[in-house]
Amino acid sequence: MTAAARPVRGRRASRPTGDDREHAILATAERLLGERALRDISIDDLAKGAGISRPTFYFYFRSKEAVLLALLDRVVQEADAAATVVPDSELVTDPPRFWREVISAFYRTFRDHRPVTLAAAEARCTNDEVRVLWSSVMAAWTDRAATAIESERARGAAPPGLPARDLAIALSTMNERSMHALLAGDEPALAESDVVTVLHTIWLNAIYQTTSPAPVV
Amino acid sequence: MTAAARPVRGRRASRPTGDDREHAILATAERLLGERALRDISIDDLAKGAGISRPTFYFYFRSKEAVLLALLDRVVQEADAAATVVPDSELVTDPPRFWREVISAFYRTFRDHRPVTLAAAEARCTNDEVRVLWSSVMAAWTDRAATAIESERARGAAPPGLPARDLAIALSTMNERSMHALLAGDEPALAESDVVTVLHTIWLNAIYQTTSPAPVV
DNA sequence: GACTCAGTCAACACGCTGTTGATACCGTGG
DNA sequence: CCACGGTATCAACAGCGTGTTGACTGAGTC
Repeated sequence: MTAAARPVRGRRASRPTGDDREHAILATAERLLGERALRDISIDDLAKGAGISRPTFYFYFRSKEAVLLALLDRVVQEADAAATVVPDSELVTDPPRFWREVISAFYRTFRDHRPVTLAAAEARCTNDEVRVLWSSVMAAWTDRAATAIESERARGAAPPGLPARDLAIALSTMNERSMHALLAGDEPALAESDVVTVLHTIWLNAIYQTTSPAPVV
Repeated sequence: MTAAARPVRGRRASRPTGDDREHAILATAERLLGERALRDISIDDLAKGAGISRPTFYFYFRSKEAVLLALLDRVVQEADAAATVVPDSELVTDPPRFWREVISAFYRTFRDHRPVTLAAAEARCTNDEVRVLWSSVMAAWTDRAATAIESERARGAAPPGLPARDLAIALSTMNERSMHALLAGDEPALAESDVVTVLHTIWLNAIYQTTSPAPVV
């Protein structure tokens, strides 16, 4: 299908541009990840799917993990955005709601991008860049939680106890693994309908030693 | 479950017995896993290390993952044994101690076999048998915890709340991931010196809504 | 019209996996 | 003591996936 006559001075060439190709590779990767794991997708599969040859793939990406990294980056930004939508101010007006909404935001984002999330979790084992990116997500989330716990203690809503940071780390890793187990269909795992509630309740007990902490008075 | 009916060889066999070879392969695998990941160990490495050729390796194991499975099996049994040493009766005489000791037993076992543990965690992504074995460890641990929580509720030591099983699942996954993150050197992770204390405290708060539940009266 | 340069790919080199078929070893029963 | 059958062994082969090389194309530039 040769492209119809295009303005000679237009930026479109008779063959697809580099951007088109890059997008085609990303789209192919996302589609194939819905069917099978990254390790079962060859670079040739990605190249063929994007209508190019294998060597040409290397012109656009260093490896298939680099493709995943690009996909993951988008998801991570979405998760970040979703979590940031919940205002810190809600922590004082309705603490349980604050925690529930942040936990829920993360869960929804990763659930909505299940293939990429699962592929990333697996690639984290083998790829440094994926590990670092994931690490930064966890660090950001942990930092925010630690800060929030400290401010709750400062205003007297939460009792003193374990270092806030330790609490935040342990609870964050709980969320990470619980959500992953559910998405991956591991056994044993929480039910889709309960994850957020269960995790939320454990967070409240860990932070406040009660499931109904008081808002600011 | 291995070689039950292997003929007893004469003391002066001219070449090593099959058992010797099998052990040599396992020992080589354990040694190499201390240096690098399973994916960076070729079957030839294992064969060479055991003083045999690659095809001969296949006479003993179906794949390198099968070797890991054998190693993991030993660790899993050790963890099981370590956890079972803590008597259920301790749950009524000294609840915090019961939970701490069980959590600690798991941690110590897997820490003491770090290379195998980390390799198993990675292989779980790609290998069904490893996944199933690991799954069974988590299931056993979760079941025991769920039962214990229910009995604490029955005797009035723990308040009602989330389904005991959901609580057990979430807390177990927290332990799994927290311990793994520490062993793998992930960021962020708890410090070696604090893991058990932090996890223990969160368990107590989640189960009892206090860190000092009463023993039986 | 010569020159660039992004873009493209056939063909190669390499490393790892898993299999085949031939062979050596050794205990056992005739 | 010999030949038979299971155990054990490996050279050689077949196949797949990766990453690289070097040559080619065609659109824009001077």
